[in-house]
Amino acid sequence: MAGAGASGPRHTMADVARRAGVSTATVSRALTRPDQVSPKTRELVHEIAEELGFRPNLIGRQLRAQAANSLLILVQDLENPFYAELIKGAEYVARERQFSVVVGGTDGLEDVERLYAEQYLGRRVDGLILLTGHLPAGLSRKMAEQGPVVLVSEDNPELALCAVLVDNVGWAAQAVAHLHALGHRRIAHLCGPMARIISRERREGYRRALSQAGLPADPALEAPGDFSFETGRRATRALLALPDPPTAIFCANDESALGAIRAAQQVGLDVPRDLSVIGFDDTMLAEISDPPLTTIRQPRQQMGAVAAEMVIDMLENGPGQCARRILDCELVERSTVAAPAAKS
Amino acid sequence: MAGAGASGPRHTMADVARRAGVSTATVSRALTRPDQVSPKTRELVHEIAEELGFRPNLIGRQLRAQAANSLLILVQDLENPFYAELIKGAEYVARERQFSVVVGGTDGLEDVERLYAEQYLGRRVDGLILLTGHLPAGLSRKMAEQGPVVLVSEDNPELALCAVLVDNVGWAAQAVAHLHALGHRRIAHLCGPMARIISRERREGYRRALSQAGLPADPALEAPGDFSFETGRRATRALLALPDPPTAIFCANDESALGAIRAAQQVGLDVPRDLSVIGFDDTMLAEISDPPLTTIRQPRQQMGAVAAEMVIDMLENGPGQCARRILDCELVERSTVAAPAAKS
DNA sequence: TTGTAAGCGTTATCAC
DNA sequence: GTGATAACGCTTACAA
Repeated sequence: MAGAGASGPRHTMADVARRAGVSTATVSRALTRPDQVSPKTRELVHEIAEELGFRPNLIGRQLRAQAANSLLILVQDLENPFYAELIKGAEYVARERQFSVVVGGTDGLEDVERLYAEQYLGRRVDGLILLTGHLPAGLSRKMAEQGPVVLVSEDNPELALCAVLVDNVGWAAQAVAHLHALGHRRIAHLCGPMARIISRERREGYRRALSQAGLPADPALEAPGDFSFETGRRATRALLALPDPPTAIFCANDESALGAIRAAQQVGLDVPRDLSVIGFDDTMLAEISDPPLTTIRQPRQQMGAVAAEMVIDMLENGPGQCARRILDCELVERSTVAAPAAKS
Repeated sequence: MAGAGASGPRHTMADVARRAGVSTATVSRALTRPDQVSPKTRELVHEIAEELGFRPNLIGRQLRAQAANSLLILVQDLENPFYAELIKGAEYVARERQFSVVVGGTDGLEDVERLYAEQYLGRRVDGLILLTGHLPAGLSRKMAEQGPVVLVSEDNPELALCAVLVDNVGWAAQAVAHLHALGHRRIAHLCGPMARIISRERREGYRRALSQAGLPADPALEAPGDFSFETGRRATRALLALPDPPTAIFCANDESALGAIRAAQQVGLDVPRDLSVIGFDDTMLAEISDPPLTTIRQPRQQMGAVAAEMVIDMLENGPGQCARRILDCELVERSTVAAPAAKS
């Protein structure tokens, strides 16, 4: 009967070996290389292991194997729904390849980063997937660059690391070009926090699209932001109070885009009739939005999957040279974008 | 200079010992019990360790110590923002007490649960914090009940485990009583998925409040749901199409409450004038909601913190008997609840 | 097919 | 104050 005896003190291989009257080596083989053991012994060992509720001690195994078969994913903010799906993608691939995944949220705190770096340096995890855009404090650049470490979503040009990215500049430009194609001429950008490279990249895309469209760059239309709803709302309110307000806003992420929509509605404007809004990420918020948000979808699951694949490949085949994979995004048209109202 | 030599092959204590001309025991002591070593030796060892970029191998340490100093938090769905803050609370306490925290999302998949159970049984983590409401497949009840395992948020009366909970029945009843006090008489309940005990508890609270208020129990007012926005929207649309529609809805969580609000707005009803809505959880969605959602706030961070404390206490002082901590919620009044409109 | 023994990296114990 | 040694639990040459 399954589960019998699966309580009480935990047993080691030595216990099983003793009870079965064989050596620990045989127990180990019976459990992990069944074919190398006579059917009779194999059965016996399995039976006793079951009876005792024996589970191999993974620490012992890891020490011996010099590998934890485990990946660490480092995230700034666990609360950000953007990461969850990405983590899922990584976990799925990892599982397929017999790896486990550990998730750590740093909240940008150096001490916490240091703790996680220690896990890596202390070999409790074999590889590192960084969604933070930078190395954790405590991990030297050299150390990272020769090891199984990949950057995801957030690039860092100063680091010679493998990376899984999207073309933020290009897709931001696409978003803006989409607005322009519909006839918008006053297009604002609600920026992300400038400390993050993705924010700078998306702004860069905005500027590039403007210039390609032959539109003037008006600094007043670049509103500072921090990815949050509330800041998005406030910044948009200011934008709409401008003497010559924008007819469309490209927001650096979905959450702040919802803030922009709210600001418009609060001053009696209709989205998309009076103001078009486009976001970035396509998180669950985009569907909850009213009206549903037009946005740029990042292939989050795939990003996680590819990252995990990269790290595990490096682990299995040696570091090799670093690769940079750029994945495709997609413009998801929902209901917050329309042609601008005719001039009144 | 810090970080020097922190690349290249990784070193062990034996390397450091050799270079310093001391034994590994001394290296170990110099690094972890500095006072047991002469200042001179201590300095020397530190210097060489630094120079070599030596980091102690945690696996070796763990094997020796027979402890991983690590907790596993199991979650159904990493995407649910409810968990993030709770995890943060647990991480914070764990860190204070020199523990690390590992987060695992099971998606309700048995195979995945089994993998995580293996991590626990294989002693890669010392304790378990379950936000799933049930034991992971592969972990026997007996095994769990004698070990450092706690249930959080989601109770399971069949298990004699430590638990950190809120009074779902009581606070659901409070929510409904709040509506009743304002004059509502037709109060509906948008249920959560019935497979989850918190859903059943919240429904129970709804029913209890109704009966305490002397209101009839109308099965038509209990709409089935699954915590999602879309289902909440659809169910509410049906509710509003009833011959005698409700004037208020108590929703089993925030996300479905947003769905309810949307449904009302889509048929031209004003929230809260024509329909009052109250949620449960107080996630970030409650603030993003338009109008901002009145809801029951769970002390998520504290729940995580207390859970971590419990597990670590059990680890340090032996299992002891299991405790059940019930934490307080709070009714957060925002803008989706008002007195019902006068009868027309 | 099975057993013996070494070794993974660390730390605690016991001498010195 | 320091060193030798054993031990944590497992796997794998190598030998039988």
